[in-house]
Amino acid sequence: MSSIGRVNIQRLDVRLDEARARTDQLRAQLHEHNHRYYVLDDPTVSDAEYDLLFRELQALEAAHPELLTADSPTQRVGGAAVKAFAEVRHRLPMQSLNNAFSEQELRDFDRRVREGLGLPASGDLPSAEVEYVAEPKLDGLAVSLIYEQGLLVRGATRGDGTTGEDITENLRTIRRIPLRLRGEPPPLLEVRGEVYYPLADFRRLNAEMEAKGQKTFVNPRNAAAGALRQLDPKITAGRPLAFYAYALGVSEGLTLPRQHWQVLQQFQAFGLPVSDLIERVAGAPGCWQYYLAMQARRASLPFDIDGVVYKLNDLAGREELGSVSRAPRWAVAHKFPAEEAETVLLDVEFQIGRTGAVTPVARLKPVFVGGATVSNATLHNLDEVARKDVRIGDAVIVRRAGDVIPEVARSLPEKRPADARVVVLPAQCPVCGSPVAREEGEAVARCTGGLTCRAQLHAGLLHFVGRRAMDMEGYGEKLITQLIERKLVSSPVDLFKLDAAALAGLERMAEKSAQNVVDAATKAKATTLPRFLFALGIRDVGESTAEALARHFVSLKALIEAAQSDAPTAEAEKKKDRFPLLQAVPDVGPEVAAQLARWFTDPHHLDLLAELRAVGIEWSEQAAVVIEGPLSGKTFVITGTLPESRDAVGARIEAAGGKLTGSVSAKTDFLVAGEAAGSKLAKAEKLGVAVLGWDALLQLLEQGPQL
DNA sequence: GATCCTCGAGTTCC
DNA sequence: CTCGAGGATC
Repeated sequence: MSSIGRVNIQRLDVRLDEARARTDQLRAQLHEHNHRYYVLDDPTVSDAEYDLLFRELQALEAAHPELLTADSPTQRVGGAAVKAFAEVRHRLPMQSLNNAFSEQELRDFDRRVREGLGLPASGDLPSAEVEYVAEPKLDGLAVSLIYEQGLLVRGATRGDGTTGEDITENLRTIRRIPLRLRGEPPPLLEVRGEVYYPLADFRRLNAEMEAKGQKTFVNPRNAAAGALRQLDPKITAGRPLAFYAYALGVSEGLTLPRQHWQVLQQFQAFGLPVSDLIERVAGAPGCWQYYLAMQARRASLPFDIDGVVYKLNDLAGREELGSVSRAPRWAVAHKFPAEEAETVLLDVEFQIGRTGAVTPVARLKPVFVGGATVSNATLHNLDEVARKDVRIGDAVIVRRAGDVIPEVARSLPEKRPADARVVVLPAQCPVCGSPVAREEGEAVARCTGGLTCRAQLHAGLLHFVGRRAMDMEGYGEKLITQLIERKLVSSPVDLFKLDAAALAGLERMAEKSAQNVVDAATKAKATTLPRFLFALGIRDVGESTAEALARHFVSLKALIEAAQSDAPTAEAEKKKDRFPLLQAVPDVGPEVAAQLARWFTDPHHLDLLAELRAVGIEWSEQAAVVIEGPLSGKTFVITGTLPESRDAVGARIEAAGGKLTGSVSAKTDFLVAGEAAGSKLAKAEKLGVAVLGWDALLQLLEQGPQL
């Protein structure tokens, strides 16, 4: 060993091209050994032999820095630390999966797939089952790897599915992720997969941290997340993270196989690790068998899994099925039952939300379940409490729904102590003392105090300053509590009247932060109509309804006029015929219209609007003014199932200047009809309204109507 | 009237 | 993430 070491040192002064030849050779060898070791799990050299080759390459690269390449096996030790991760926009969104929790839900999934593909119902012939690829669902972090000309150029977290963080340097330290693909990779290949922390390594890590007196990680997933989020890749390099590839993202120049299974085989040919637990199965019965088998093997696997995933194998079929609201219709995650734990319900308290909703919250004896210690859990509403027959003092079973939000699953009445108390809805609001009312047929009870109730004001203000509403940075829960307590704020308007002097003196509020908060309020005055409408917190008006209202009415004035002139006239009129102006807005029905009419006829609210405008809140009503485009002046109605969501199609039409309405009339210019169009299509045909299919619409969007 | 889908509102822990 | 409820469709 030492003799070889000496030889290497002496070689440092050889001619450059000789060094180049040797580094190339070493890299090829090391890549091959890495692949055998980390991906195939079948090494042909000892660790010591590997080490020698590795150090020789390091020495050569140190002597000839010009020979250093980004894909060199020595470049996994971690590059320079960064201050923050850059944002990365995924070219193809990283969708989430719908969940199934039972055999029935699994069969429902299979049935929907069959319907979507136009296949007869399952059960007639065993050979007619749909083929799925079943794989274990690793409990790690989804990442996207971009390979250009076979070189790893970028790696990113999933983030919210649209935008993730650039963690290339950290991912480069993971041995199982090839820096260079083998074989003949295409010019562009995006590989998606899961980064996870192997269980044995995780236990070792926690033992070490405990020995050092440091805080341990609650579960491998958190450990993996912690390692990936290190700003200094050298720390990540010290953690033995692993990786499995499971899906193809964008690609260019790749001959697309017909089946997902073939994609996985191709991955392996490229040197990417693919789990050998992945199987092809037939129909719902095959999926179920796989689920049971994985459940049985779960405890002996070297990594954590929280369920299995089934994906339609046929890629053309996937195209046909498409996606519904961020999740593909051709795949489903079949989760293992959530971990449960027993504890004691110590008390039930009632929280007041921004609409006055009185929500019972369970105070629990802290218990460790699903990777976290739970001491609070929502009980949703009193119906729920009654249904589960939960009483204060009861032994209860707690679980983390979807492994996040804790919930009380059920009580254990057989262990009920004699002094257990039934949960009673308070007659008065625990915060302001106003009467609590529960409307006929409604599940929620509400505090009637309105904005005089501190709790409602607090929640309402938090909503108002929220990121999706007025987006006022620095206004957190603590600050708002103080502002209310000191009577500095009793309405959203007051937020814009605060000055630094008034704020100074609050807890954790020195000159600098006081000024920041005031600046944030000033900055927030320039907003948009949809944000403003959403911020007002009108019942049943969320982000999307606010958007629709702004689109339809363009100006606040027009909305107010519609809401006021729409006030109900004849009591006897059927509810659904009221508010015609408001109901002309898509997604606004009788209920939402009634809420709007009520809100905009209340003099207090009109005063509030005037004050907010007086204080300088403004938005451009121009952007929403009729867009001149190929479809200007044309009215559209959308019906049936289209390749894109209704909203997305509507947005396209409006972007081209078209107008959307909810129902077909003689004034409608075009009906866009997708699959399974119903009454609207019939009416359009009767009235002689032009009907567009998807392709015809796309053509129209491009060229405008031919006159 | 039943059913699917989407939206709104409330919530936990780190 | 969950539930409840509103809206659209069959």
